[in-house]
Amino acid sequence: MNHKKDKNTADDFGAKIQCFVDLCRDRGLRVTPQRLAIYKALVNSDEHPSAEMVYEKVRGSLPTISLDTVNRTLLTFSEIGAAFVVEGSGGARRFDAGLDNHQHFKCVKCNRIIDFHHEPFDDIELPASIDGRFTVSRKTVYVEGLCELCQSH
Amino acid sequence: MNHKKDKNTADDFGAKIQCFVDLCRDRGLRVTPQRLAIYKALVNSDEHPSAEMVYEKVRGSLPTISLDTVNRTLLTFSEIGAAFVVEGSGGARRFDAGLDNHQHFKCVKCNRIIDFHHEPFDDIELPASIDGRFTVSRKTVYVEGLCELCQSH
DNA sequence: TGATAAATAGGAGTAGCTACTATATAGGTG
DNA sequence: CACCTATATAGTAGCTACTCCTATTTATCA
Ligand SMILES: [Mn+2]
Ligand SMILES: [Mn+2]
Ligand SMILES: [Zn+2]
Ligand SMILES: [Zn+2]
Repeated sequence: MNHKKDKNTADDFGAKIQCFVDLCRDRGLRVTPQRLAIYKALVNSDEHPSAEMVYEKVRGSLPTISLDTVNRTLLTFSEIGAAFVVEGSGGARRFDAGLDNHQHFKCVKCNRIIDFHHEPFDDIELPASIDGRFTVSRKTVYVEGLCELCQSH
Repeated sequence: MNHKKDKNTADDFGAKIQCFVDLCRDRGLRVTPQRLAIYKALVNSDEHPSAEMVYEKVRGSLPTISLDTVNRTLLTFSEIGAAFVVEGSGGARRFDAGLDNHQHFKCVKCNRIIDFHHEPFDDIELPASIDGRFTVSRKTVYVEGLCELCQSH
């Protein structure tokens, strides 16, 4: 085991939580046990979970939490910039607390969402016909297909 | 009125219908009045309609058609390549029979989907980590924000 | 240590599909 | 051209993923 890496990972986690708490305070949002638990569950997941998936995790520590609270809270996180809704159509909304520049590949069969990073996609230049006319809040490259597991029938 | 343009438009429409009929025959799909009416409604629309929107249009000529048939049929069109589902999350699936290279801007407030075309986006080169590992069936630039009507509060 | 505005739990309501089954029909066959 | 049959459709029931409502609880502040 690499103790250094473990420690850094733990530190990163602590830093993210602190950052999240500060962000809530800045925006005048109360730091509730529900919000903390939901944020921790989201940060600890790399599968871009749906509200339902987060709900199942969080019920471990907060057995009486409601699915509505999880849904509402995840949307609040997107509004304050602590997370975002992953692009892509069909099925349940999927969330991501990974704010580093990256892109997604979505498998249309198993619905897995896989992170990748290709620098040329980090800052896409839009034509003036769009940039000048509309207020663009998000732009990314959208990629879907079959993952390596689903290709083999 | 420009008669030449009208005539060309009419010809284009006829050609598209013929093309669609041929495509159905190639794939061994029956050319039913429902399929024709749904395809015509989709081709005549530039608003990237949902199944519900197509349903309302088609009921004019086929009053007993069911919403399920419209839904199923639009998905069939995507499978045979006569149309596709527009990328983007939230709300109802939106369909497009415009097969020319183009991209979309989606307004997150009024849900309008606006076509644009920027040649550099037509053939996005994916990194080998994606192209080599997965079977990519679709890739495009995803752009969302507020349209000019929704910006002004 | 209250007061209070914000947040949550629980449940009902809704949109958008999706599955099921009896009926109808497109398109090939004789 | 009438018949046959696999395919497609209509009508309906069921389901998933939210979204709204209201009474109750609680984080924060004075
Ligand atoms: Mn991600
Ligand atoms: Mn389009
Ligand atoms: Zn897969
Ligand atoms: Zn708009």
